[in-house]
Amino acid sequence: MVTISDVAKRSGLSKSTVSRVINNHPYISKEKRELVQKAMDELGYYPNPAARRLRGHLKSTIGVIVPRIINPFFSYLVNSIEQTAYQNNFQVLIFQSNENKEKELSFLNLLKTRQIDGVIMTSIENDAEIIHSYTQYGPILFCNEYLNNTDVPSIRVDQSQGAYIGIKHLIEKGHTKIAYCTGGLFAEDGKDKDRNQGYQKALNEAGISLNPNWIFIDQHSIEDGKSVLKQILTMDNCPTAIFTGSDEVAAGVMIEANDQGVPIPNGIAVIGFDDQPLAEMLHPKLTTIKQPISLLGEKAVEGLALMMQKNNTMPENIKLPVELITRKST
Amino acid sequence: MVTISDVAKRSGLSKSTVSRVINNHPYISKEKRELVQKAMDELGYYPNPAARRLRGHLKSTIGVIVPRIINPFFSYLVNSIEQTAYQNNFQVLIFQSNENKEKELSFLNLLKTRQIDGVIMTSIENDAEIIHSYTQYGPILFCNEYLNNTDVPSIRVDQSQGAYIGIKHLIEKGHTKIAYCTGGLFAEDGKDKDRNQGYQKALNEAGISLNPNWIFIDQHSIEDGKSVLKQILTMDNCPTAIFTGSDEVAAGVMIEANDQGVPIPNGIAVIGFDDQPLAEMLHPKLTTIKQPISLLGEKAVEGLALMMQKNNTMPENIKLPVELITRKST
DNA sequence: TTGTATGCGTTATCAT
DNA sequence: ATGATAACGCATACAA
Repeated sequence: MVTISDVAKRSGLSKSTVSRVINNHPYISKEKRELVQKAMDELGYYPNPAARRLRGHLKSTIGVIVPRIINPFFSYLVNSIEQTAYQNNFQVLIFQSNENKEKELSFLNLLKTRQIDGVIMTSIENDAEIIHSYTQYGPILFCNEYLNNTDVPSIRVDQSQGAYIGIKHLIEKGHTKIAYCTGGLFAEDGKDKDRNQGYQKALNEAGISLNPNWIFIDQHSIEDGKSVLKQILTMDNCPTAIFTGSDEVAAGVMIEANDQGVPIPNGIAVIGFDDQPLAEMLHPKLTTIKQPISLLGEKAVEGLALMMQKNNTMPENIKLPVELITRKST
Repeated sequence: MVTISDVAKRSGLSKSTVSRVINNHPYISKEKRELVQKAMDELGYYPNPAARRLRGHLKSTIGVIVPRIINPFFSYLVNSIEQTAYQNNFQVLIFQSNENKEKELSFLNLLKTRQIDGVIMTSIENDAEIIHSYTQYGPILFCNEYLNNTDVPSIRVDQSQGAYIGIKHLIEKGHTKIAYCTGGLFAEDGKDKDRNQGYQKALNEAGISLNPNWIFIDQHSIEDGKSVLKQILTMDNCPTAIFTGSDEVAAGVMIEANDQGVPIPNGIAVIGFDDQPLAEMLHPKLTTIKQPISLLGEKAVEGLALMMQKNNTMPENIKLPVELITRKST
């Protein structure tokens, strides 16, 4: 391995001078600078990041926690984060929490040991106090999530608005009996709560009262969606539209509807959330709420980079706008 | 930050002794060992990985190069790699080459600077000699790819067998006019070539001659699949079945067939490759070749771990078996 | 503008 | 079985 000493010898200068060239210090003569450059090129020198990190001044690795990378929403998010990180000369350490508290903590601990210099959390398993206690070891930024009563900054999508425009769209299509699926438990904090508020707001504005029988909590997968439609078909008073909260659940609903011979949108209207590629593959094509995933990833990396530069600077909390994509399922 | 010196002071022993305890050296009295343990616990001590790395003995980070993480095949593969790495106390640095030579090289360079201790390459952009030259800086393992005339080890799926059983299945269904899509260029090396061989073997065994008009190269996306079906429909002598080489391309073919009113499998039979979740969402459900993705990831991490332990030990090249999943599209 | 000396936290070598 | 010390590669305070 070629070190700074080798470069020093080769150029006939001292280690300090070489170091100054590497770090773009002022007050170096052009002459020596070129000498050093030449020696570095000839030797194929690269600074040793471990040494720099030990010395205390390297910040190059950001950690990303996702619940599961196979969820397309998160693989698109990671895609954007990785691209942006690359442009900013950061490395990305990836980590799946699998919705597991301890696994999440074990990753956060990399902050303690300085294996990562900052963390983007796209999901939250542990309690606010615990997460917050880790901010003493390095910057943490929430992406697509947030925690109340915490000064941990967050970059996210306006979920409330997303649910609002989705439900409103269904109402404008003449629906008043609207089922609602959420990934959360309807009571807790975070992004699911925001959606619930948008849902209720749209209902209120139209003077429609909420029917608790039509609320399905903790729905995530295609299988969940199938099950939702099955349950609905057994009801006496049956909703005519479903807000699914995710394209996967919507897909499940539609697949089951197909199997049961229920026409879409006339038998039942379906609206998704995300606008994944799959939305265009369903029959009929899925109306859905599009989230600006790429932008989400960019803003997250930029925000974290800011926090890593000057540890005190918190970026603004950002809420990105969503968009209704009208297709054939409503 | 609490260091080994702090622990030494607190326990009334020397740094050396503390270090020995940390590294499970023999020849330490139970008594002192417990003293050190106690001090470490009380202080909340963690060894500094940067220092260990600098000193030369930390190997904890593996790099993974994927072409694009949003491709479900690779997000499933990364999922498996991450899980296995976690179990083995490795961190995973993720990197997308975007099929770009220079980006790939920029990541391989992390091996030079010891930011990663080994690399799993799930795609190959640069020439064999270039890739090979990087093996002097650290272990490299191919996963789902390989290079001829190289001693870089490889964990992969038996692609030849995959194409073979797929084509054979179509032949058994009575088809003799079988179109063939490949992600590669039909001539080059690597996994696509293996598939081509399986394709030709199945044809040969059935005494069917290959029709060059029915070979579609460089096909990857849903859009590509749509285009393939359109082209086929314009042909005078029209194939009755398509081997697509990927579930995405198959999906494109089927979506277009639906739009054009071509029945599946009677108008045209379609077979995919991968067995992604999407295969079960299509109408009719897609017959496809299932790849053991999880196993692929596990074996890759285990193989690389072996190489990282003793730099000389090359794991065996492994070819994992594939499986035909028969559904309704054939 | 450049060089010398020191320390970051750890482990290996050499004593004891 | 334990301790003192040097060294890993780099960047900085201080000197010159």
